[in-house]
Amino acid sequence: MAPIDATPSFKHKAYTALKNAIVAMDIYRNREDIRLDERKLAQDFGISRTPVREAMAQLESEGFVRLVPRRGIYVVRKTKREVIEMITAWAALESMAARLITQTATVDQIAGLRKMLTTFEGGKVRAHLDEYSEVNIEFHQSIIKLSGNRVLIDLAENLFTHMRMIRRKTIVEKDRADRSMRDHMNIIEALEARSTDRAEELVRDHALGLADHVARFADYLD
Amino acid sequence: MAPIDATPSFKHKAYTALKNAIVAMDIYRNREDIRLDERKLAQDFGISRTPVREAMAQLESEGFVRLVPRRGIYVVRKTKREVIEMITAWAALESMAARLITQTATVDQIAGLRKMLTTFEGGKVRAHLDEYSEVNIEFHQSIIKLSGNRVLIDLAENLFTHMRMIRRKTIVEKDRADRSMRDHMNIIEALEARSTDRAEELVRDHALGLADHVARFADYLD
DNA sequence: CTGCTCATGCTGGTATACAATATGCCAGAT
DNA sequence: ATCTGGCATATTGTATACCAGCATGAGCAG
Repeated sequence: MAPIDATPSFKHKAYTALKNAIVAMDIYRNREDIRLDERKLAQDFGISRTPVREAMAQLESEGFVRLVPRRGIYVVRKTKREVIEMITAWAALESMAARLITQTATVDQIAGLRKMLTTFEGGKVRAHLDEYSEVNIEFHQSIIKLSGNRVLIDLAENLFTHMRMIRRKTIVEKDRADRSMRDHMNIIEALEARSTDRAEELVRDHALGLADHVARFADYLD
Repeated sequence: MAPIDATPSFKHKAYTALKNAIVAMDIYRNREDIRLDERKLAQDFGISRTPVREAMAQLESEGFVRLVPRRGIYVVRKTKREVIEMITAWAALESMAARLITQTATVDQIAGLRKMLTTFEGGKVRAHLDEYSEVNIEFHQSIIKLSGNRVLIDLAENLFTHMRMIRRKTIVEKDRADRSMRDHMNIIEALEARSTDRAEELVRDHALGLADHVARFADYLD
């Protein structure tokens, strides 16, 4: 872990501020392109254009904005195909994480996952239960983190952030939510049983199932 | 009409130039930290510091350099643990790619893989055959590309670039090279047979085998 | 000879000025 | 009325000037 930098550079502060702003934008609600103004943002943040530009460059390489020369900076709206590709990549990363967990995680760590899940299940959060809900994403993110593999964690982080951006538009019927819940429980049990191959398979199929669902029903994308 | 952008920005040109320079540096040969001087590089390229800095920022987010405030810019040398983590992540991505290939690739595409492999096998390149050789990396990169999944391709690209940086230090005994060759052939056959699970397993175990090999014998890292 | 202090210089971080280019408006010709 | 050409403007790309902090080492005190 990075030792806390007591003096976050303006660039880094601009980066997090912009990322939060973009994620909170609910970009998939309306279809008009959203353009960001370097100079206005710099003024709002009370800094110069330079750190804003450097933050933008990073956000571009992470797929959040697109810098069009002499035209402007536009927030990226992922196509349906791209969303499916991201979920597929996520399936690859998380299923590998599941393998690693069966081999290296402590019982307490896996118990933490179960606790998170039961708390979720019992709660009234069932109301706005959708597949991209914050709790749901946190559960999957926890699996990745338990792998202890920094590369997996970092790669998945960006994918999850993109997921957060489209979760609002994804309302899932109750049948699918219940199945998702059962999948999660099965995953936990496979992890507890240290069944490497089975855990991998369950995690992978769970994610790929979502990809397939998006492919069939997420016509609001594009 | 070709909408070709004939004017790559200085920033982009500096980025590729720097990346090539860093990859060609053979950073793992000696143990001294290698520092890069913004101002000198800008002069060498005949441009100002700004595009160099923006390129550096991107290279930092990709894990190639580390920007230390008021100290300098240092080329990153991956630790043994980090290399293993990268190979593990690569295993996750490529095994998923193998799954996708069995489902969507054309016979011609898979035939291309086999051709690449036999050409390699028959050639005299066997001399300096090592697990990180350019041809070897290209083979695995081709598998990822055949998946047709842009996200997988992009994520793996960075990992492969890092692999290229350490390939020179990795001399592998002949036994392992032969086994690697057999693995490759088995992978091709599984892909041709459209055996989804088997192809995934073979690709994954091949990569994880390399990770294990590095864990046991790559003491020159660290 | 040894240890400490402080001035100086080098470094990346930031701000700002300048250059290049895409776009839209408007005048004038057809 | 419509089209065309150019100019004004807006916006990013690039260069440069300035700032702040740390490392270094010279020089002095002991």
